[in-house]
Amino acid sequence: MNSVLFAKALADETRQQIMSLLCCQWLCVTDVVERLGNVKQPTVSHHLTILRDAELVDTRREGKQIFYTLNQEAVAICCRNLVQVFAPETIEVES
Amino acid sequence: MNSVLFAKALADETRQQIMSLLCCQWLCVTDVVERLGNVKQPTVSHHLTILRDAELVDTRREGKQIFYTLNQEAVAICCRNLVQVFAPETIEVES
DNA sequence: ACATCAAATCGACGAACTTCAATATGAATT
DNA sequence: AATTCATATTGAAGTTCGTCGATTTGATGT
Repeated sequence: MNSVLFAKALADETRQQIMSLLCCQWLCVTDVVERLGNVKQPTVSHHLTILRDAELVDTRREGKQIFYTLNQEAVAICCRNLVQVFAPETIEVES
Repeated sequence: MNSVLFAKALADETRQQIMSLLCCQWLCVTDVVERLGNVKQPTVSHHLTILRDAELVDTRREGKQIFYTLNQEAVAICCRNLVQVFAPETIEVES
């Protein structure tokens, strides 16, 4: 995945809070709105769209609700990529 | 380091190009301007300030010139932190 | 002191981003 | 089909960001 797109997705406090909430659990939009407390539904929806476009969240529909969860594997891959590009000398060789 | 600040520092194409240039070598501002080709000196200076505030570059003065290089260790630490926070389940345990 | 060169700062402009009220869409229930 | 509930979209306001011309700062050499 594009490193700039990944960084932009992470480049907002609220979005990182949402990512924390969605790490290791599925929540619907309303749940996220409730837990953040100070952010309105359209704003949360907007942030989720950005995370979705960056392919950092998985979604699942259940009735009227749509559940989101963080795609940890995608995050890990992007971070590994950043290290390879911007911190190659910190990688230790094996064998 | 603050994860949002780190992400913001990476959230720009030009800045990532500069980071690539400064990876594994020291360059002065003029060098960076020349190699980018399409970005003016004040802009490069501005980007370097942002990278410096995020503590992602080291600097060294030599006469009138100031040399910059990427702090790979800092990048690696930030990436490791991101994985711990947003991709904990991808970390394999080692007794 | 003065000239020169490298880098930083200032001020301005347009583009992109965050936020939200209002509204629309779409699924489930009656 | 009308209502209800969850989510998405729209449009607008305010803010931040990227860029650059002009200027300043600061170090070196004459």
